[in-house]
Amino acid sequence: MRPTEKKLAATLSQNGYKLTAQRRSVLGAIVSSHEHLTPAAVYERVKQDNPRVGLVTVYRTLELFSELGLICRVHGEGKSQSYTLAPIGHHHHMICSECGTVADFTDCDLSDLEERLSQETGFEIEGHMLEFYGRCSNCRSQVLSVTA
Amino acid sequence: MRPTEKKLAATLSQNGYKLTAQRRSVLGAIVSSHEHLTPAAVYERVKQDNPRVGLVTVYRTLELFSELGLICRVHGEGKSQSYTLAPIGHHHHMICSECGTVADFTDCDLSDLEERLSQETGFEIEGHMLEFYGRCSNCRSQVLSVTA
DNA sequence: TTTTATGCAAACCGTTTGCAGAATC
DNA sequence: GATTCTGCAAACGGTTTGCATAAAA
Repeated sequence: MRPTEKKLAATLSQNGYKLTAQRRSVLGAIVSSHEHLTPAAVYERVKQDNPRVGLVTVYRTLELFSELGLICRVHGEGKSQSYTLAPIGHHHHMICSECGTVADFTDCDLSDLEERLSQETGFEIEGHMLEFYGRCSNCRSQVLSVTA
Repeated sequence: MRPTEKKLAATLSQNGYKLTAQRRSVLGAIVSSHEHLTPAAVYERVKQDNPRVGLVTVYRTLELFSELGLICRVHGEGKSQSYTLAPIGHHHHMICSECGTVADFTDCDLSDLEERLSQETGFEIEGHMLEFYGRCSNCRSQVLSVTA
């Protein structure tokens, strides 16, 4: 179950935050996209829905949603942060370097590696970050049809 | 074999670049540190060696070294880039969240996972990024001795 | 009606660029 | 002596903050 408007309302009120039109727009922009969006990209989308929102609000809303676990940051290579809808629990991203689509996967199974590294180095491992880069099936077929 | 002054001189001249005092200082700063350093941190260290270098030069040198494969970028969570000495070939980082020490490891063995994901999603996987976060053995023992 | 959220403008921080002088080859 | 490199200052882009107004509870 992915966050919906109802979930948004519930999450906000549970934590003492208010439900505003801007916050609904921002969530809508992210939900309706399968890519990871930079704050600027979210801003562009939100403006089409409601031209009166400011970029600053987008930043503040993204951070709030991120804290509340509704969305999550994607690290990646670029210089600005990106956000995408948060799936449930621990997961990782596979990012298409052409179109930016993000696919999630959850079963990373790094526990063997973690344990071995921990023993070898004495590190107490608290977390990890794993991302794959590549070209999604869509972009791969696009290239073929363009060439043809 | 890690890059030394000799290797630096060779690499630079092979690629048509000149060997300067600043470039030696920057490499020295990175070689003498086991942590990943931000450009600002490199700058601080370099200044102690030679107060006449500018931050701009540090940026340019870091990018150059990175292109030449002498050092490599660490992504991590922070807002600014970090660099550390480049080990040979494909590798990953284990980063201590307390002191910033970076330990390398090479055998990530994600090929099984890559292949499975590739089949499941149609992605053509070109690369990945894997980092572990935790506390290094040094910091773990420090806590004990401080408490004691 | 009290509290939180918004928008604007301006500050901020890390990074990049243009250009004249300095250093290397 | 030609070319590359450096340092300064200034521009730049993304992000954050202060504050008065507007909206939600």
